[in-house]
Amino acid sequence: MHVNQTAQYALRVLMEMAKTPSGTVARAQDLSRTTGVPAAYLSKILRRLAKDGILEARKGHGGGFSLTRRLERIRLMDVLAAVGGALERDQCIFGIGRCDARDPCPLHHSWSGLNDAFHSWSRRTTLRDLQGTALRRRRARHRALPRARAGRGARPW
Amino acid sequence: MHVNQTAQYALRVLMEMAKTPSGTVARAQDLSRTTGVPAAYLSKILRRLAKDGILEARKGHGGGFSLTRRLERIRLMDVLAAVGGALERDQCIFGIGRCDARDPCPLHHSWSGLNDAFHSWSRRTTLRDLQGTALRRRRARHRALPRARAGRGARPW
DNA sequence: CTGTCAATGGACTCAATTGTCCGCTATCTT
DNA sequence: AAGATAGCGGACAATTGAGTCCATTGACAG
Repeated sequence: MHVNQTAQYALRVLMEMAKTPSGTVARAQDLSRTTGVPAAYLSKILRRLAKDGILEARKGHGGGFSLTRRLERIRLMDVLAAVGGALERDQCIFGIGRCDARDPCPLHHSWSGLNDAFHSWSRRTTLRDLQGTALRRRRARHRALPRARAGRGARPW
Repeated sequence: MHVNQTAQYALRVLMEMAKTPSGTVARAQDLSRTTGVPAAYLSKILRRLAKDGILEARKGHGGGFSLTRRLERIRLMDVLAAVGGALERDQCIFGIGRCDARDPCPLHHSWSGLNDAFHSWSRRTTLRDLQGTALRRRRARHRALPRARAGRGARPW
């Protein structure tokens, strides 16, 4: 079970952009340095995100990419859809074409449970939720605490 | 979120073999027809399953493949491991190397929850469980709509 | 207007996965 | 023993995702 590399890159970059104030313009080259995503490839990913309206692109001097909306309005699902990552919903794990609740393959029910969990999670979780977890975690580590619960916010399902 | 093609093929074929009495020997060529998996490639997959002790292979006239143990003793996890499919556990969804419970990426907790769910599911579920679902479903459909199915019972993959 | 900067998009390379081909070997039948 | 059958395994082809390269386009500064 895995999510493709491109989607991982996209999420990493967006979380990087989320660190700066809303509307901040960042160059692809800089984002490449801070995230470690190969520059030329990152450029492509950013364009796809721009095409889907998640980012705004500005050419020329002083140009770059910026988020078009607030973090709580960008769902993981939107990101995955933009980069074509991991959202083939009706695809059953057997790879059978006609497989739904009425004509299920043997794995259908077991698998679709997991699949539904993933989808509703990606639909419910926004970049803001992720930012929240990251911040809480960082602070917790600073206080040198034992483990704290991940908290309400971004629950897997 | 997806599982690779080879693993899908392996599961389809094993479920096909599960339809016949224990110990029945099936030829790769026939399994290819009934499952729709390309013959030459299926042959490779079957060999990998044999190498991992899930199938027994017999050469020559009257030869073929048969299941080595009862369905309830073959876990999905075993199958996935045999074909190298989808079991990279510690990989975080951001693709970041240093990412564990102590230094988690923003998605770590959400994702590892899903990942754990997948693993325990694949460890818990056996071919027998899948067969159970398939049978229940088939009987239910028969009772509901007693119309004959096309292609003498074979599922049109 | 011109030079510079940064995104754009197409063509290309690279690697892994998927899939094919074919000679070889083991086994069964006659 | 001979022939047919079916798995074995290595070499190879095709496809796809990942990643690079470069000429072009649009925007800003002087």
